[in-house]
Amino acid sequence: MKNIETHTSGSRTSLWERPGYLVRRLHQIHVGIFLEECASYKITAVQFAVMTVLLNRPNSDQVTIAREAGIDRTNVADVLSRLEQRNIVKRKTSGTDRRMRLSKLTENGEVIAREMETASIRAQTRFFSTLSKTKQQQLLELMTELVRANNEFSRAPAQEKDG
Amino acid sequence: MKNIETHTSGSRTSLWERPGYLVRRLHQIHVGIFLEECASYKITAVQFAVMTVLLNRPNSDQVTIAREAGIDRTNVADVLSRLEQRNIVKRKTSGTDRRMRLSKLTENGEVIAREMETASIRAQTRFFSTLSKTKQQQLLELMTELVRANNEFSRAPAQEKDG
DNA sequence: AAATATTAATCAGTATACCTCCCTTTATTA
DNA sequence: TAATAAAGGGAGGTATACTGATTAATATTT
Repeated sequence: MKNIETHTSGSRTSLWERPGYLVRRLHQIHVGIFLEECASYKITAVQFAVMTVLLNRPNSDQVTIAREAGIDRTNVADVLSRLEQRNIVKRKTSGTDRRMRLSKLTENGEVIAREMETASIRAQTRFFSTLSKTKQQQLLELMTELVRANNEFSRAPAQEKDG
Repeated sequence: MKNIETHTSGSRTSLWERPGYLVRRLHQIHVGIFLEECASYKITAVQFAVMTVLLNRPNSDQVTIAREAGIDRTNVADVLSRLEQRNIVKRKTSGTDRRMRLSKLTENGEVIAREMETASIRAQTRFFSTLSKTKQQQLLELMTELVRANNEFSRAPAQEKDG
């Protein structure tokens, strides 16, 4: 590995030393790999996150889905409506609270979600594969700690409790 | 802290065990903190990344900016045109290669960029502050290693060479 | 019960972030 | 020189992610 510090003329403002920049790049990279592995399904990482939530908790309302998947509540509505158009998700108004719209996977959606698990694991593996097993575990733990500690700083903080 | 594994009924598909999910959440969280710290400037993290590149390398073409900042080249054009509208960036056609549009900060933009460094450092510090110094360093190193190793997998890989 | 507050969802608007297709300009090559 | 390839840029489209406001339904308080 070449020494990375030289890459922007040694400026003290080098982007490479900034956690925020690194996090943004890692996110871009993971999305890219995920889309490659899941190209045949035409499902994005965020859509798959929503589908996974619905696999675990059918008939969730949109606020719950947002919390579980770590997605903004207004975005969840967009994602669900696109998934609904493609016959992957069904939505209905709750009988007990008519404000809520409960979502669940269609049979088609459930098949896709389960099939995609393999592709998803392949993406995660590729993403992490250049690190040693030890470092992979370290990084996973550090990221988890940081996400949990900072959970309140985004609009749709993920749920931590059991359901 | 409660045990995190239980949060989606112990499903093996828990999002919390996926690097991709954690990276997406970290990205959201950092953007949120950055926007809070830099609220008075109305500049986003990506815009600031572009401004930092232009601070280090005035009169860059858009492809170079994209590589340096780790942003897609079509996105760079959008970001620059918004910054241009706000008198933060000037663009001109290159004299030697009329395909290129060279960008540089205006005087106004340069002032803002330098002032924002403090706010930016505050954001990075807050983002990382819940981890011990040792863990901060570990995480930074692991993320750097992972970004460098995966650099080729995204459309706008950041430059590693010196300029 | 009526007024108030809260909650779920939606809508409009802005900004990233990426794609594909197409044009112009430059560089290369037959 | 003419044809071709390569590079920078722009237009148009999709999807994520957020702010702020609004609407409808439920909860709470007076």
